Amino acid sequence: MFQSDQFISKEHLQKWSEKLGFEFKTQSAKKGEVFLKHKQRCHYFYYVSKGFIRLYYLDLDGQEMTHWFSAEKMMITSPFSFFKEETNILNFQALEDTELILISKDQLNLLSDQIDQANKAFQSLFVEFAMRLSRRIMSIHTESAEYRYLKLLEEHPLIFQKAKLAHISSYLGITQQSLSRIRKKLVH
Amino acid sequence: MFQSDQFISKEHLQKWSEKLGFEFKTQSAKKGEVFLKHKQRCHYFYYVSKGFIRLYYLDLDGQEMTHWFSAEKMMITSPFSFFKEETNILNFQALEDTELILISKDQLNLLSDQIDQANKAFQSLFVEFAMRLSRRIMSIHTESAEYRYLKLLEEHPLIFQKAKLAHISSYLGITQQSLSRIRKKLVH
DNA sequence: GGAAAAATTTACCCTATGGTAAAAAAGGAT
DNA sequence: ATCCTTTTTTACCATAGGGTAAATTTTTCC
Repeated sequence: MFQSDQFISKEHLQKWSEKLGFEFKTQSAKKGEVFLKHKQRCHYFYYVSKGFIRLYYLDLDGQEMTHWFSAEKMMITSPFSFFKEETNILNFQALEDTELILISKDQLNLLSDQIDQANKAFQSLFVEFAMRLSRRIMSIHTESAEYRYLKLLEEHPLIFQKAKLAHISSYLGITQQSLSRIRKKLVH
Repeated sequence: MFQSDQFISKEHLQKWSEKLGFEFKTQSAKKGEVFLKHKQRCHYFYYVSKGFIRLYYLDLDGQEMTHWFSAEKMMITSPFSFFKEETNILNFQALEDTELILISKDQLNLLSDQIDQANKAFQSLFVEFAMRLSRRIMSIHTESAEYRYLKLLEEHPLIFQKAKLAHISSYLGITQQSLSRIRKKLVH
């Protein structure tokens, strides 16, 4: 679930793969498809070249909890499984027809060993990602659900075009009913 | 606020600094001292060689909200300010007499350019940190305050020796009164 | 364009946690 | 030891958001 809007483009990947003399695998997923399931090992860092992805996990009651959204040009993986030997708990679902570029662990290591620019780009990506998570915790701890909703709407309007309200409410950490109540209140 | 228990030791730092032919600056802080304040630029990645650190920010009402604790052998920084040009919002407070090793941005760049092991170590550190933050969000969204308290107590008992309850309650995202109620309930 | 399915809203009552304020306990300094 | 300060607990009432269930709206698809 790493992601970056600004550091790595499809062209970067293309150039790097040529430099190192290999091709990245690609994969496509239909709207609604869960193309990587929890308990399955996550072998790749995914670059979303087209489409929109939701990452979710199941809580103890079996409820789907959205953990992340990823739009085009962003990168995602399950760090628990890709970087560590832990069991993956994340499900990767395409919210619309999606095209992915797959970077394996070996390829990532080659990239960061051999291409200084790639190394720096991935480092930036990690830092960016950690900053977003930090901010999200701060937001949960100090801002109301209503305010968090408004902020998400303003900062990531795309999510509201692609995702169901149930996806968004679990991302915000509230029930769908609460989100509905908040929306109603704000209209009037 | 990056931290790692397992990847970077004082000996690593020592060895690396010799290899590159420079010395890291050091700094000490007395118990209670806030040695880096919000709005001040954070110029260093700090290695805690001795002591215990709390990172906190002020919410809109001016309440101190604990964002992170850092024990000996861990590393911390304000990514907002160290990696980006954003205003630092974090305060670094020593909860006991503390010794720090300071790594500047230039030094960090040299380390990751010149020493493969250091590059990999820092990358691991970023990944570890992001995983912790992710887990913390999942925990907030699916577990009760009581359960989160018990988990913190079990996984990081040291925090309960070093920090005030007000520090811990704001880290958990609840009021001190609620934490007190939870503790009372659990004793009986 | 109508039936079936899915998504969203509404209603009702409930509970965990918040806010204010005060009391009690613990810790430090002389 | 005692006074003063800080920390922690307790009490009281208020409220945001949860849980269950049903009604309504929107989407899908034949």
